[in-house]
Amino acid sequence: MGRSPCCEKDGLKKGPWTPEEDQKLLAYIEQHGHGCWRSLPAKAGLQRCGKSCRLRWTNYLRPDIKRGKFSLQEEQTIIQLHALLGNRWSAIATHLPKRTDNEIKNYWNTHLKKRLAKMGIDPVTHKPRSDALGTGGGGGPGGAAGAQHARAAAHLSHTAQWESARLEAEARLAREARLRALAASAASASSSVSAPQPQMPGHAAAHRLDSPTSTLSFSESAALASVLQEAHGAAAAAAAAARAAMHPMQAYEVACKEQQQQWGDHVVDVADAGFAAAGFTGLLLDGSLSQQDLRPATRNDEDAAEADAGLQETEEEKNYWDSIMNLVNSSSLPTSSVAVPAAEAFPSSASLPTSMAMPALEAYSSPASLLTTTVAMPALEAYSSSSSLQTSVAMPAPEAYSSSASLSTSVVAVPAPEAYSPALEF
DNA sequence: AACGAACCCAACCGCGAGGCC
DNA sequence: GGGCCTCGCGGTTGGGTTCGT
Repeated sequence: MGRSPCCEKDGLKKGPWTPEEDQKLLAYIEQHGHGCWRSLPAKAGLQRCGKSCRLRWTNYLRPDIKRGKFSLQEEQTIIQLHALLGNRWSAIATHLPKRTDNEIKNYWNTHLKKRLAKMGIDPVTHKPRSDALGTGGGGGPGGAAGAQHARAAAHLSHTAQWESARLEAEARLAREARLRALAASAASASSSVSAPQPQMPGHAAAHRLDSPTSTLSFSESAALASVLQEAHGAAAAAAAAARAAMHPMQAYEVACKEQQQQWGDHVVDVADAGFAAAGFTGLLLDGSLSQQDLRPATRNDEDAAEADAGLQETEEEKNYWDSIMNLVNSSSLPTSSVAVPAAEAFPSSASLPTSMAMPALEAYSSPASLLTTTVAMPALEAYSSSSSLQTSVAMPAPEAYSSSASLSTSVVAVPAPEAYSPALEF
């Protein structure tokens, strides 16, 4: 029996990489790009398999990798994303700039998981261990509390699915938008480098659509910067490169401010919509989301303590989670997390199966359609007033989608480039 | 100072998805 | 349509380092 080797050829080196090997790999990729990994080792003069080269590059040699200790904010982001996405390290890494999935995975396994376990929180479910659903079935808190926990679990499951799908769609949209922007830029740069059009709809749209939680890869940001430099001059390229290198939270804040300037009053106040983040975080943290959490205001410490009262958590735990709460509520999470229709946006509150003000997953015809609905930005014209914005931003009501066919067309329902202010510069 | 235990993390492995022929 | 190939992902390993006794 035994495992078949990942590389059929004998004599290939395994184990730790030497500085000489690193240098060879770096030099080759800098000069030629990695191309086909399988053929790379021979071309680069390495006695390694392509897989090993790829791993070494992606996890260690890539120039856009940040090494060293994880910040508190990074830790909290990992915890939150893990609660949503589970062990999907690559997806989590998408939201942590300059960190590799392997690094995050290692950090989770060696630090965070243990810390959570030590605090009595199940690292898998992200819930207090003593808070197991239906504990004992008969004894204990009784039916009411059990039912409440069951509802909370349903909330969590539903919310996690919803948010997971949203994150995926957001990342996908951002990638596609960037690709479109690159393609459009390359085309316009090659055709009329000397006389770029004053308005660059492709750029503008792609830029505005860029996910607050997405990150440009090293090659993407470099390519984007170089293309922009050709098309729009060094200043614009520098600004774009700076934004590309920016932390997604910061980039999103900047994007929000820019959009606010362009759209004036027609901009949703993300702070007002903070209930979703607060409520969801609360849900993650104590699993006891109530109607109270739906109010627009951010949960304060007293409310948090009140909500957590039944959990018999230690002071240490509470402080830890409170710190997470504070960071989340003060914008550590991408504020796009609040891109959820308010309850009023739906025809009736009865259509909302849970107290969470978001459409039930079942409202969508399929998970795939959910992905596309998240992408479907309402046309700019739909924003007739700030109030309508507050209720419809980023996500039309599920009823708006009558079939998967209409969903597929709604994918292109991003604001038309012309809708952007003529004064818009990029 | 010496030794074993615990920890850390780079690297490996198998598997599945997607593209190509 | 099916086989092959490449790539990326998540789980796991094992060697080096740090910590505790």
